[in-house]
Order: sequence, then C-alpha cells, then structure tokens
Amino acid sequence: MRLEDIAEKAGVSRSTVSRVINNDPNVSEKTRSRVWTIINREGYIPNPMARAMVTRRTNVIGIVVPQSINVFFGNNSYYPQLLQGMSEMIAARDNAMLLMLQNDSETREQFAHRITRNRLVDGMILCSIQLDDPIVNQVLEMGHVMVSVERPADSVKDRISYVSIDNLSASKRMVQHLIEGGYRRIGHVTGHLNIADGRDRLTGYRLALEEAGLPVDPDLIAEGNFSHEYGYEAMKTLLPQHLDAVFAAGDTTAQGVIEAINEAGLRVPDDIAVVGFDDLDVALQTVPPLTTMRHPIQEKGMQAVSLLLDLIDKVVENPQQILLPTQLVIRESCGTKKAHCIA
Amino acid sequence: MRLEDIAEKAGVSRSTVSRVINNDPNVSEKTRSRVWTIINREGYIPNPMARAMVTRRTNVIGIVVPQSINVFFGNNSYYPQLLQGMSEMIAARDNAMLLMLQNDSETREQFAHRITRNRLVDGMILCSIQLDDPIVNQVLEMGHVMVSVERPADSVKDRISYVSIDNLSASKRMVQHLIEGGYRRIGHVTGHLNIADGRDRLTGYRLALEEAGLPVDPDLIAEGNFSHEYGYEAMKTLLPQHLDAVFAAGDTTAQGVIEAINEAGLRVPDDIAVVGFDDLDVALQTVPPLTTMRHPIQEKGMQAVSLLLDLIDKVVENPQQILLPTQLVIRESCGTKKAHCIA
DNA sequence: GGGATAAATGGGAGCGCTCCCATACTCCTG
DNA sequence: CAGGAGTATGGGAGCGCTCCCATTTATCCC
Repeated sequence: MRLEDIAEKAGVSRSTVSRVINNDPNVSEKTRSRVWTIINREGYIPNPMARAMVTRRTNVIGIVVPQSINVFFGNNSYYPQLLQGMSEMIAARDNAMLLMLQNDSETREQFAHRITRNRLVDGMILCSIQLDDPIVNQVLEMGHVMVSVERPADSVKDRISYVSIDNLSASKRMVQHLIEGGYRRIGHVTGHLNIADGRDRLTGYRLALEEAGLPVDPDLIAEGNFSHEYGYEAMKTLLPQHLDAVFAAGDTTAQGVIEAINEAGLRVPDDIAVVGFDDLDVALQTVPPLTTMRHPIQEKGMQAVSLLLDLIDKVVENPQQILLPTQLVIRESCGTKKAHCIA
Repeated sequence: MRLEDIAEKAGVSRSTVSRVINNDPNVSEKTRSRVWTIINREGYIPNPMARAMVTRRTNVIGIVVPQSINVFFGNNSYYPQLLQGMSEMIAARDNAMLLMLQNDSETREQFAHRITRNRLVDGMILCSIQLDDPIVNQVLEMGHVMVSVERPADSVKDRISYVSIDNLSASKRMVQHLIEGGYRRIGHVTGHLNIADGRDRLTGYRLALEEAGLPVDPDLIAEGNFSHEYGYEAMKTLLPQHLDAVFAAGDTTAQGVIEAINEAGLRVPDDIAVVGFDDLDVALQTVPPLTTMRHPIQEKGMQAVSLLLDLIDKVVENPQQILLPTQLVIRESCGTKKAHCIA
C-alpha cells in the first residue's frame, strides 16, 4: 500500500494525502477526515525509507556503547536506568533507537570504524566515552550530530554537547560529609580514571581534603574502574593503611570495598566508614545500607535524547552543557547518622 | 558524495560502480580496482535509504523486549549475554540492531501497536514473550518475519520459528539429580508461568517426581517470576512444609530462596538443598555456589539472529526450531557432591 | 580470421515519498 | 460584481540507489 493508492481511493492527489499525513494546515476539514478514514481502513503506514530519502531524516538515533555489554550491564543498574530514560524520550518524540555495542570480537578501532560509517542514524549518543577516546574525534570528523553523557575532554569541549552532573562538586561534598563526621584518614577507591566521571570524582576528593587542611596521601588512593571486583581488590591494598573511612567512586565499587573490609574481620561503619556514589539499586542491598550521592540517571538519558533531537532539528546549537542536580543520601554505612553530624 | 559522483570520477557508469560495491563478478579486475581506489579516496559510503528503497531490505533487525528494561537487566546477566550474542552476529552479518523496549509509560497494547507499525526493520526477534502475548499475533498479522527466543504457544507453534532449549527435559534432569541425591520432599519455586520457559520447567519438575513414584504435592510448589524478590517471598511460604530440597526455576530466584533459608536459621545444603537454572553469574556468587543447569545464552542470541536473517533471505523456511544443549553443573548447593551421587 | 559465445559496460526506469510551483477555487470588500 | 487575498489542490521533479535490458568489447575455437 502506497501513498498513491490512498490518494486514488480517496479521490485526491498524492500531495493532499502527504499533507494530511504531515499535518499540513492547508487541507480542508472535509478532505482531511475523508483521507484519514481511508488511511485507517487500509492500514496504510508510510514507507520510512522513501520518506527519509527526501527529508534526510530517518528518525533513528544511535546509542553508542563502546564497551562489551557485559561490562555495562553486569550486576549494575546504571545502564538499564540510562537506557530506560533514553527509550522513553525516544518513543515520546517518535524516533527509534539503534543500539551500537562494541563486540568482544572487535577492537576499539574497528568499532569506531563501524559506527562512524553508519549513515542511517540522524545522530548519536555516546555513553561512557574515555577522555582520549578515538571515537569522539572520528564521530566529529564524519560530521555526525552527537551528545555525550559524560563530560568530554577539554580539547574537544567546545565542539561537543553533553549531559552530566557536576561530579567534582558532588564528590567534594561527599568527602566533606565524611570530614564533618570526624573522619581524618579517608581513602579513595577511584573510578575509571580515563573516564571523566572517575577523574572528576578523584579531583573532588582531593579538593575536599585540601580545603579542610588535610594531607592528600597517595597511599590512601587506589585505582579502580567502577567495578565490584576492583573495589574489592583495591580495598585489600588499602587495608594496611589503617583508614577510618573510604570514599568509593561508585556504589558497585563500594560493595566490593565492604566485602574486603568484612573479610578482614572489620566492620562498617564502626571500624571503617564507607560511602559510594550513584545511588544504584545495590546501595540498598549492602550491609549496612550505603551512604551515597544520588543523581537522576533516567532523567539524564531523557535529557540527552531531547538535546540530541533539538540539535538535529537545529532548534539549539552546539555546544550545550546540561548539568543535573545531585543529592547526598545518608544511610548507615558512613556512621554519621547517630553521631554529631546529620548533614 | 553520491554513487554517481564516484562514477564520474572513475570514468565509468553508475551501474559499474554499483556492481563494484555489490561484488558483482561481471567487472574487470582493472576497473574494479580503479573504482575502489576512488571510493576509498573520497570516503564514499552508499546511502542506506536509497539502497533500501530499491532492495526492500534495510539490514536492520528489531530486538523486541516487551518489558520495562529494569525487569530485564536488573541484577541479572541473562539479557546482557543474550544481547551480546545477538550483537556479535548482527555485526558479523553486516546488519544493525534496533532495540524496541516497552516503556513504563505505555501499556502492552500501545507497545505492540508501536512496534508492529515499524516498517524499518527487515524482521524481529521477540524476547521473553508470554504464552498468550497479543504481540505475537499482531506481529504475525502484519506479516513481519520473526524469531522467538522462547517456545511459542501451541496455537501458533507452526507459524513461528524459535531458538530455545529443551526446558522440560533439562529441568526433569535437574530434579532427577536431587532424587538421586536422596531427597524426597522437593519443592519448586516456579518461574513466570505465563512464559514457556517457566511453565516447561514446572512440567519437568512434575514429570521427574511422577516417574520416580513420588507424589506431586501442590503445597510444595510456589509461584515466582524468575526474580530475586519472588524467590525470597516464595521460599518463605514454602518453609513450613519441611522440604529437604528446592528446585528454583532460575538462578536469581535461587538466590532469593537461599536468602530466605538462611534468614530462617537454616543452612544450604545441610538443611535444605537448593538448585537453580541458567548458570548466570550469580550462581557463583551465592554461598554455597549453586548447582544449576547451564545453557549457552550468548549462543542462543547468535543463533536467533542467524536464523532470522536466513528466514529474511529465504534460505530457510518457517517454522524452524533450534534447541540448544544443556549441561548440569554440580556445585555445593545441592549437597550431592560429597554424598553418594556424582551425576 | 570470422563467427559464435562470453564478459564487461552503459543507461533507462522506478522504488515511494516530499517539496515546490502552478492552478483552481473561495470568500471578502469596496 | 470585479479584483485580490487567501485557501485548497494537483502534478512534476528529484532524493540515490538497483535492476534489467541493450550494447559494446574481449575471447575462443575450428
């Protein structure tokens, strides 16, 4: 069933049917309703390719996930929430979502090549890009419209729109809360330091200590990558340092940290306080429940899509920066609840 | 850059360039290499819409997930593995993946309507469809090519191709293992009973008991839905029945079951043996490690894609059924390892 | 070496839409 | 009631490819 067939059945021209479908005001009420009747009766659906051919818009946007999916989804509610938000907004704005995952069988370069050669999408959302990620420049070079859900490297900051949070201030706030709680030897298990989120959280940790006049001791910092496993391993290396508190750059990491602490026969928060970041599902499953920094992940996905579509429609211009609010959520793992400071 | 521009630069016709791109053998080696040189130099990439317009193939396949993503990905490695497999095969066969998720803001009917009206995809893979799912009939009605990764209801079995495992035999085998281990009061926390996987596993449980001459006591069966929470709740209702073993229809469910058992002050497997199904990541994280039924989830995703593309290409005909092998993995949670029966 | 056969190439038509311009029709106003 | 502004409709062109058929060029064998 083609548009032309509908035109014939309705006794009007192609143009008129096209106008009806595209809500052009220049159609008489009478004609409009007659055409709609036929369209519905015949179950006509416009051919998206033919449409895209002319309009140069497919209404498909790409979600680029430059890591094997197992890393992303494994026991971690961050990406599901992000994707859910994107999916909601994509559907609301009548688009479709092309998921571009890096496969185990391909290198970063091959993946970058594969996605940049995709001429189907109107634009893409880059998830968890690394600061020196070659994908960014390649996507930029190919002239694709894009939005990152991660602060981009400074070198490309003025060419890339993004939606994120103020990781620096938020993690600084988190560490300040520990300091206010009376802790002095505060360790940090970092996130992935090649991802802005991870690096900025480390910077925030440093700033909080410095501003409080506390030393920033490299021996109290262990590198992680947001994962449970690294949290566990990193904490084991930190244990001999006799910390009184640990700021883990993510909740999943914090879970691993708690595990290592318990395994050493110590208790949270009595022996060592632990705080996380993100307020994922897991923050309520740890024992004790995790003090963490909440931010609207699903909302981030929605805003990213919305921004991308606005950029595509040229209703706004590159580069846009949207920072979403964060909220300190105090639970039992930081041990300040019953103590002096209820922030 | 259009195909025609390449033709001009190479001094050949559109047709010849098209032949080169599509690997038509009827092009001289000399011409072929000259054209490729120009294509690469100019960075030409064919317009997929124009191509799709003529060939009636977009090389995009839809992955239909008729549940909110949180249900799917939440703390559960099943879907990540499945998606990963699909992604690998989709890339290998030079296609793209359109992810169609049911949103929180829409009903099942709205979702079905949205996806069936999609004229972009060449075919779709249905994930975890329910036995009476209206989506199946609607997709069928619209004439979309599809593959299910779940055994479809009998009423449509002869019209739907699928890739799955023999859930019935596998779960029967699992329960037989418990029987061989000497257990007699074996309970079952079911999966989602409106999904074939869940229902078939219940049937397998029943058959195993019947064949062993044991009674099938409805009081020993509690309904779950593959989730952790339901496993926990279901087990609490089962606790008064003095079971000596429990077959959980999924590993995540088993995790909840173990939690409930521990909370009641009982131990696994000494007081109650527990077995799961699927061999997800979580099976190694429970204490003790979970005896479970392994099946190749990633492979399932790959086969489903491969089958779908073959159906689209008409190299095979509907309906095809592919059943993948299962493997009993014996760990500590069933208590048979040190006992008489090492199956 | 010439005719038959095969290989290589070119160009028209058409996929199903949208967009633009031309035309027809409506209605108001002086 | 003529004229003009606005409203409604129709039809050609073209988006960038592929496919088919016609034509040209190379190859082969007696």
